[in-house]
Amino acid sequence: MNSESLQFKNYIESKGLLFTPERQCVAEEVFASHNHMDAEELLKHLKSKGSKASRATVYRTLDLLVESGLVKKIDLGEGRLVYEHTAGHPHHDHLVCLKCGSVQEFEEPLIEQLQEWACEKANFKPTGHSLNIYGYCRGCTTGKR
Amino acid sequence: MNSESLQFKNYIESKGLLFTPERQCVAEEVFASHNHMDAEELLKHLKSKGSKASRATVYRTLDLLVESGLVKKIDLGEGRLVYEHTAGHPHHDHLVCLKCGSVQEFEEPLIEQLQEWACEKANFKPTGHSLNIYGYCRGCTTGKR
DNA sequence: ACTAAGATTGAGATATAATCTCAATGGAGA
DNA sequence: TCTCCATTGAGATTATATCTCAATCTTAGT
Repeated sequence: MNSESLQFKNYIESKGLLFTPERQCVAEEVFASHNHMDAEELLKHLKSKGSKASRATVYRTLDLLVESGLVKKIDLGEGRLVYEHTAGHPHHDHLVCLKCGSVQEFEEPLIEQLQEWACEKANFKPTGHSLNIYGYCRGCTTGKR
Repeated sequence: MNSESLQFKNYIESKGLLFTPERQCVAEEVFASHNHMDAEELLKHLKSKGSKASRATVYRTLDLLVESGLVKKIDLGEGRLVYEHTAGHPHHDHLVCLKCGSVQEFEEPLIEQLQEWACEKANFKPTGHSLNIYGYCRGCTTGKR
């Protein structure tokens, strides 16, 4: 079991819940993937690997993973909700290609700072944000893709 | 008929389409509202006012309004898709209250500039973006609401 | 005014994503 | 072992949005 799964196990057990095979299976699949993945895709992967985890369990486990802080739920807009693991990932936002659907990440600490200021000015207490830029990725503009 | 409806009429007719009573009705309802409104809410309003515009027509007309540039479709995340008219509205982003659901607008031109730079660095050709900050509005933090 | 071509409409079917229900299962502690 | 309660899967349900298609309008041409 990898380090992230172990952390998840600890989280689960610290809440007095059970680290079941189904939960482990879902968690490991999430941690193993290095792409943004949506819940239905994840379910399909698991099914094709012979796991019997049901849709309900997949969604429930994803909620637990998000709760634990090990996984982040990202709203890419256009109905795309994906998950990414947080380990070793500093905060970033997303560039979403409207042609090929690919998602790149980018960091811009100053944007975060400006957001803070905007919130102060508006007397708004921020807890999180979502910034997506839509357009065309390199491959889709150079015609090489 | 107000100026925005007139502009919409012009847009519709410039495309060789018909400015039907249904389309007028939907457009005027959108232009009359000063809040962000979602499609189902709009449909309900129209029904309660005796309009017979169907769901299909409401959605279709909203698409036309967005196409025309007079209305913008905003993805507030969490499955909330709302529409706002653009007339006299400079570009802005949104502060979404997680408690009362209210939506405030804010402007921060520098953020836009930084986004441009981030795109350049990534060889990404932006066409639009969506920035929502989630948290608690003034009323919901001071306990006055 | 008549007609043909094509735009528009509403009702309801369909699609999609996610959540909920509930009976059956199974682990943990007394 | 027994009891309690967490967990599960199958399928029902909800919510939102889009699609289908026959009926109805509009308009242009005659």
